[in-house]
Amino acid sequence: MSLRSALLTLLSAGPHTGYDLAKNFHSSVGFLWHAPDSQIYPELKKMQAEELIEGYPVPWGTKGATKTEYAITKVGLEYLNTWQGQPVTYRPERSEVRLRAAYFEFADDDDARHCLENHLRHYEQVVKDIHGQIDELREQSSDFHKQRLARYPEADHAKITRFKIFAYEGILKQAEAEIEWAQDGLAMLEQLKQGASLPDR
Amino acid sequence: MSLRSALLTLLSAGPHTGYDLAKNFHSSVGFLWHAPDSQIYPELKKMQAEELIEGYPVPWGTKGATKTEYAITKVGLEYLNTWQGQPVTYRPERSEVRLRAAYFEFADDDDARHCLENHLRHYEQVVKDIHGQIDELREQSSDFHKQRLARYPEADHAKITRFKIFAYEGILKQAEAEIEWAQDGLAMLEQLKQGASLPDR
DNA sequence: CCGCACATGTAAGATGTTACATGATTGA
DNA sequence: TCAATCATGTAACATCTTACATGTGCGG
Repeated sequence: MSLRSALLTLLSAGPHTGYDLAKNFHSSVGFLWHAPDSQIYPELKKMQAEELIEGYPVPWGTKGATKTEYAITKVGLEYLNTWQGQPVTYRPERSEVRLRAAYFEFADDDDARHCLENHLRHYEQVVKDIHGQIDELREQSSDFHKQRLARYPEADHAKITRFKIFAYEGILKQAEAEIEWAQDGLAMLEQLKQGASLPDR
Repeated sequence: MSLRSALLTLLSAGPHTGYDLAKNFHSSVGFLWHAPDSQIYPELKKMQAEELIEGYPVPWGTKGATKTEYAITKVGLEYLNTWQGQPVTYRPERSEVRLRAAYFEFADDDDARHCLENHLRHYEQVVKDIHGQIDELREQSSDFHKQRLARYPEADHAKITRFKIFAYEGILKQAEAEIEWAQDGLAMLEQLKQGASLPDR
């Protein structure tokens, strides 16, 4: 049900269309909880049926066209609070890259190396992306975030921003750990290629 | 298709029953790629149909009962090699705990703290479990691993063991990053409780 | 008037979770 | 003989992925 919570957290900043929300899943929240467009629209309908949000048509363009905007309800806000009180469910590990690394004896030398080089590149990109997100928060250049802060007294702004940065810092730490791991692995492969009979550690 | 690969890596150590394999998903490989029993048996059937493995009955107990043992085929071994050559698909982030942390403003003080304390405990347990796994490999106390090594010349043993330890070290680094993050978070919450108007960082 | 952003989905299939179900064997 | 382990699943559901599908509005 995290998709639901993610949508509600976005809507707690103010009313938005499904499209607005979907866009955010390509950046901001998307770095914490990803969801494709195809999941978002149906979920919004379900949430509306359960009165966590309400949808209403707003004019779009010059002709009589409309789009649907959704706003969080009181029930929705309560949902968020309840959600925060429930224990997190830790899903068991499922790491393709780790599984591969454990069985590199089935990989050609180049494949193993490419795997780790790619891993490195991937997480270097993550680091960049997350730094970008953190900068956006610090510089208040995110419309969503500005909108959110506007709903709270000034005294709370630092705290609310801090939470988001804290979450991103978690991803950052993860990514940095992955980068270190990949580098260690590349060193290990290099050592093995020298034919050295290396110790376990 | 990682479930498939995980099963094949296990069977590459020698023939086993579905039960043997399922047990291993509760420990060893289970720390890299988890799968519940209910996924394993059907997948084995599919893999047999595709001739990646072969199943044959072996006697079980004193009466005429039998169990099915599966052995990896040449096709299965090729599959593992091909798998290692393919690019890893990086699934987009989906972290419930991170999503929560980002929106701690909806949590009661205690709920936020409990969330992070629980996070800390969870990953401390992971660290213990993984150390246990690494010790098992170092001390050669894992039957599966002994069986695996027996299929390779002595000269390769260190390397094969090294890969597995390397994979576990990755999980270890992740877990340690999570522990740091949770500790930072608890400190942050403590600071906020003091009512200090803290800086972003 | 053309292309990109805006807007809203459906549908099929793969994968994963949870709960249930059943019987044989072995060791205490 | 009783409980734990061995052995093998099914069924229902939730979730996620991938691909497809369609039309409007707006700026250059």
